Amino acid sequence: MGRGKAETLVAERRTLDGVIYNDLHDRIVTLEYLPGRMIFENEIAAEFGVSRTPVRQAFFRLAMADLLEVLPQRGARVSFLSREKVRESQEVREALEAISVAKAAQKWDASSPESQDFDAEIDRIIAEQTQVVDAGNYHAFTPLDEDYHRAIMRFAGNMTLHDVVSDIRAHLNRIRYIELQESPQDAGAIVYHKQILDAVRANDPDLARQRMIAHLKELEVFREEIFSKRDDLFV
Amino acid sequence: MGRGKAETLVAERRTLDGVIYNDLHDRIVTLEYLPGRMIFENEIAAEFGVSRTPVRQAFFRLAMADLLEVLPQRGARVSFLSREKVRESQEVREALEAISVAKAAQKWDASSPESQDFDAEIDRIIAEQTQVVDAGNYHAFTPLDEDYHRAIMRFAGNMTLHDVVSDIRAHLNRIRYIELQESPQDAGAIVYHKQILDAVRANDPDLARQRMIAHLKELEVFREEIFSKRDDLFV
DNA sequence: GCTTATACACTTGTATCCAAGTGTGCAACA
DNA sequence: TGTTGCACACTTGGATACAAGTGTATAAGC
Repeated sequence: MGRGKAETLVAERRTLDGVIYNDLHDRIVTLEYLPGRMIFENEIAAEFGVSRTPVRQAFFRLAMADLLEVLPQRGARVSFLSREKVRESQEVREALEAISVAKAAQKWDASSPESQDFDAEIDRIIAEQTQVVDAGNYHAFTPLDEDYHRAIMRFAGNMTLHDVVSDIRAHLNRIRYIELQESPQDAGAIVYHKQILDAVRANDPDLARQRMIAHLKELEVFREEIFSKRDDLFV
Repeated sequence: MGRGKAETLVAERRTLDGVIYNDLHDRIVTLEYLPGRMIFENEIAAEFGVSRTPVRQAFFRLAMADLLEVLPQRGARVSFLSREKVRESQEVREALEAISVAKAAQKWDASSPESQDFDAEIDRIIAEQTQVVDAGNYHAFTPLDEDYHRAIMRFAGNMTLHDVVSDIRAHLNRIRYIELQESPQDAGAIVYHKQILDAVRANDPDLARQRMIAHLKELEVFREEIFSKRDDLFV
């Protein structure tokens, strides 16, 4: 599950299939590989200068994440988006982000070192977000958004939850990247990020949950428009 | 994700790694393979009479599900249980089962064919559960419990949610199997199952959610006891 | 006896090889 | 012209071969 990001200190195990998986994952989510495109083990193996074996592993993982469809003896197809999958993913994400932020708000204690660490980290993340949005560097926002939500889950003390959301997000991020092509605008998210944080610091789980849900629902505003405008990308 | 169970009609694609994965998955969850046990690709390959290739795939999937730890050049270790992992899994499961049953309760409409189908299926499942518990066949209950929860999620219209819970459940089921060794008792679950269903049929999402959470929390009652009694199985 | 160097058996990571299934295009034929 | 049969190029599934890392037991040296 998840790409793991491998934030480990030393002795990071770097296997070829991991490298290839991360790379292909990005290509699919950022729409460099469009839905429906066929890719082949030989092709990718040649590109990376490796044998088919690690490529096979990577394909396998991508298939499990529903980003690739392996058609036996025919090749692998980058999976299409679907309204259903997007709706289901959104529902799952909302439920998990909601309990995550509620637990964070419940746990918050300005005098505890753990809260202070969280405080420093989340402020740093928001500062970076502000910076890239000001600079109009919209492509850099998505990873920072992930950092924000991960920081909350870590503070809430449930990384299993993060791993699950991380997998789910891939399908929502693909939509996100379509939107960015159409009309880039992320400034609004930062406002929500700050408001959510205020609720956490006020030890108000219900308000935090409420604002988190509102934040996530904001992402749905343009979706119907995307569905019809880019229906070539959907099943 | 998940084992997928492959309930497809015809042309079921049955690859070797899938067979091996399912088998090993069961062995680990049912504690036939105890936490800490080392297993090796060669060993399993010989047992199934296949090469290391499909076994590797299966190991890989198990590692992603956090059921196996692959130690480079040393072998693979069946992962230990941990209080943390169990707690986190429980939290995730509660959140997802809660929205699942709430959506089901919201959707319920006695006059719709879909509701009637669901009705028939869920009654059949509960009848089977009653039967195996009456017969004292405790080992057969867990899969039927999974059927119950899956049926609700299917009716709620979110199988992504089911796939996620399915992965998460493995870690909770391992604890469950320990409990079954200590003191088998599942009759209580059926009562909850019926009460939850009543709330769904009453179109009462909040009550359904509440009862589902109570049902799931019931599973936690003996857990501390298990932790201390079988601490050889935990990290 | 105790420490240290080292050979070796055993593991996984990767590459290569063989088997079997799929779709396409061309040729034979009605 | 339209249809059918079939060879072939290309794909993935699985088996085998090779490379490289790890832990242990043994032997050498003090």
